[in-house]
Amino acid sequence: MLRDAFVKYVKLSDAEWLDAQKRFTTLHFAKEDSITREGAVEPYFYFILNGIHRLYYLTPAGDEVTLAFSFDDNFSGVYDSFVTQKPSLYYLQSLTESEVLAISHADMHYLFDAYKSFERWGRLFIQQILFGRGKREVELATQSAQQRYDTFISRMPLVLQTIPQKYIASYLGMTPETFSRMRAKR
Amino acid sequence: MLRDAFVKYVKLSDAEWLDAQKRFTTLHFAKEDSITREGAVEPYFYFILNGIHRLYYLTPAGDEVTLAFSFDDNFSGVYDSFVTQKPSLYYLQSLTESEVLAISHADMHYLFDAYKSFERWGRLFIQQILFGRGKREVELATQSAQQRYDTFISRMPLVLQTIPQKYIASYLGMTPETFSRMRAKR
DNA sequence: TCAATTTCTTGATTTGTATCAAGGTGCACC
DNA sequence: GGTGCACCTTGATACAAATCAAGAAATTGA
Repeated sequence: MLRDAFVKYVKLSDAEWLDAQKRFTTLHFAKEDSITREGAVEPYFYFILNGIHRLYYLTPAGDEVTLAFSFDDNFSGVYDSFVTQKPSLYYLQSLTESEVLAISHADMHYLFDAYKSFERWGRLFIQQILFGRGKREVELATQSAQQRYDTFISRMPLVLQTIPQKYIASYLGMTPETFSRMRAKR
Repeated sequence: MLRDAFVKYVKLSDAEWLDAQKRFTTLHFAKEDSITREGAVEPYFYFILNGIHRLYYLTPAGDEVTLAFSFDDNFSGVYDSFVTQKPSLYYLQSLTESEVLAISHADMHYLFDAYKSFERWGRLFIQQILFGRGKREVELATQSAQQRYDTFISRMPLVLQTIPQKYIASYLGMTPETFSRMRAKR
């Protein structure tokens, strides 16, 4: 639930919550829909009601590299482009059908300007993203392909059924072939 | 200059600046000094007046992996541990002699609580860290050792004289031997 | 329901970088 | 002002994972 996602980091008065709530609109994406394309400016920040999103970029050679997946009850979006309002370096895609709550850049900034609690929420939210990325960076740098596979599977075993393996492979920094081999072992 | 580092992201009134300024104390570190050790709680956040800091962690195998260098007129510190006040997963070291301005966790939080501008500064500052880390992640994932070496050298050529190569090597995700070979080519 | 694509698997080969091993260089400290 | 130790270089070898190449399985869509 959206309110919980805010309250996780800050207290909100009912007035604050109401003012925020009314600025979100429900959007719907079909399976495989591209939400944000490279070069586009991200107009919204999203909260996923249900569905799975994938954030990725293209290498100069044209290969896709997956940076993150987002699931139900979490935020999603091309954060860089959303906050800077500059063309995105990344793609955002709805892997499954998904329903989201979307807030525009102007409205988000209104909340930041109007309420200290949202400004703080913004700081703590992005902090958490940074910590998560840091953890992933360490794992990519220090673990073997097999270890990365094992860690991922033990952490989110159910995901294997929902997300095509090639995407998970690129998220784990390996080719689909290697992923398949790690999978075969045990 | 410290004030500029804040003003880069937010406007500060003279009163705000004075209240902030008096909460920083000058500290001095010798060459090779360990500032924060793994397992310690980071008490301060630092602004480097002069000198170079290195942030790193140890792999299970005992190898050091450098995450970042910080230079004059930039902030430094084990951000994770500083904001969470939990034991650090990282080490912070003063590579050269260095002089810093340090602010305690309590004082930093006082500024966040007391002034909206500092709260916003915190959000924008950490945002910038995140963008930088993202860029590095992409480069580590998509470029060869030679490319990473070339990019680094073209970006900060003077650093080669100041920082031992083994640290740069680990920052670039390669062994000292590989670094030396990349260096030899051209 | 079947044909067409796409995804996944498995095998053979290549490749970039790590590892192991010595020797060279230079700086710090007695 | 040498000598010892850490750092850097260079070479030989090893290895993990990428690439190349088919075939099998699954998904899509007409």
